[in-house]
Amino acid sequence: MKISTRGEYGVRAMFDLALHYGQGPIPLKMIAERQEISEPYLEQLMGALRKAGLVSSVRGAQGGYLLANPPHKTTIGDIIRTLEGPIAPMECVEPGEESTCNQYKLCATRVLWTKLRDSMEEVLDNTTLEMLCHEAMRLKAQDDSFMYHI
Amino acid sequence: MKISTRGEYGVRAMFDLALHYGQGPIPLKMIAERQEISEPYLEQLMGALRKAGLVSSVRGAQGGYLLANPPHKTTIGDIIRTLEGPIAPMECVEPGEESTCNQYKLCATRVLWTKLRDSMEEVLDNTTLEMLCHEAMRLKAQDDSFMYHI
DNA sequence: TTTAATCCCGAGTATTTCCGTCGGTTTTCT
DNA sequence: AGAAAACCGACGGAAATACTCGGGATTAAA
Repeated sequence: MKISTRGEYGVRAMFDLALHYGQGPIPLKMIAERQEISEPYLEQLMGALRKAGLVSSVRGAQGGYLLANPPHKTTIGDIIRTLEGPIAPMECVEPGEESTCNQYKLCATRVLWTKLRDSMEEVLDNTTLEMLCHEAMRLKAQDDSFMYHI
Repeated sequence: MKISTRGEYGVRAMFDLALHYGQGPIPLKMIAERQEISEPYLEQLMGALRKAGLVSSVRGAQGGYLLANPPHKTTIGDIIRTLEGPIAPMECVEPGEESTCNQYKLCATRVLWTKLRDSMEEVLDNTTLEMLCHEAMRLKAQDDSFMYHI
């Protein structure tokens, strides 16, 4: 019931790009260093995110990656689905999987998994990168004020 | 982001026991057959559920397993935690894991994972075996009435 | 009292998924 | 030209998953 490193790193990388939105292309190396992610591994993930249209890239020297859309347009759900596949606690509640289970009409547990899936999607689809940025600023301010009082 | 077969089979087995609650011990073989689960594998899972106090067992001929508590007392969360460990999309939001991440106070994504965890727990801890039984009856009735109209 | 049903337990194995590495190619700025 | 970067596909090791297996202990029933 865990999100894999693909999802985790993907979110962190996208969050990093969001924090630097509007500053031109950010080289992979920078993201990897700041987020402490293996560079060649992150490269794979960025490739997937680019193919999904979530980031765009600039090749050659001084190139790098940037968000394809402003931070409030990309949700965590977009990122997770791209890197981990459908958000679903069980195969039988993935989109377009209605008929695989032979007795899906009578399956009581399926109702449960559907509820669980919906509650997960509710959170992930309603959290944008912009919201994470705001949250980060809030935490930073809190921390600064704490330091001040010492 | 999937529940493993341990959790899935565990829920199905417990649901099976709930449907037969009050009918004395149910042999593993019955549960395995009805739920189409490998018998020796399910045995492992039942052992864990017994140690966790969710089922009790009767040894010897005519023995079997039964719910340790009435169906409305056992939640899906209880079962999943027993068989899969803490309900958490990331290690850093497992109970008692506050200090492992060196900069947890400043982590914006951690707030997100916490929200996700809470929404998952909300569903799983508020669904009981009894509710699944009622759901099953509802689906059955619906199906019967559909048959009747043909 | 024997037999058969059933739970109990721990070790072993096969498969898959995950996580990451590596080498080379192409593009573009300076 | 040279260096900085993105792009690409294949490969490999480690860990988790999903079982299997063999034997032992307990108890009801014949």
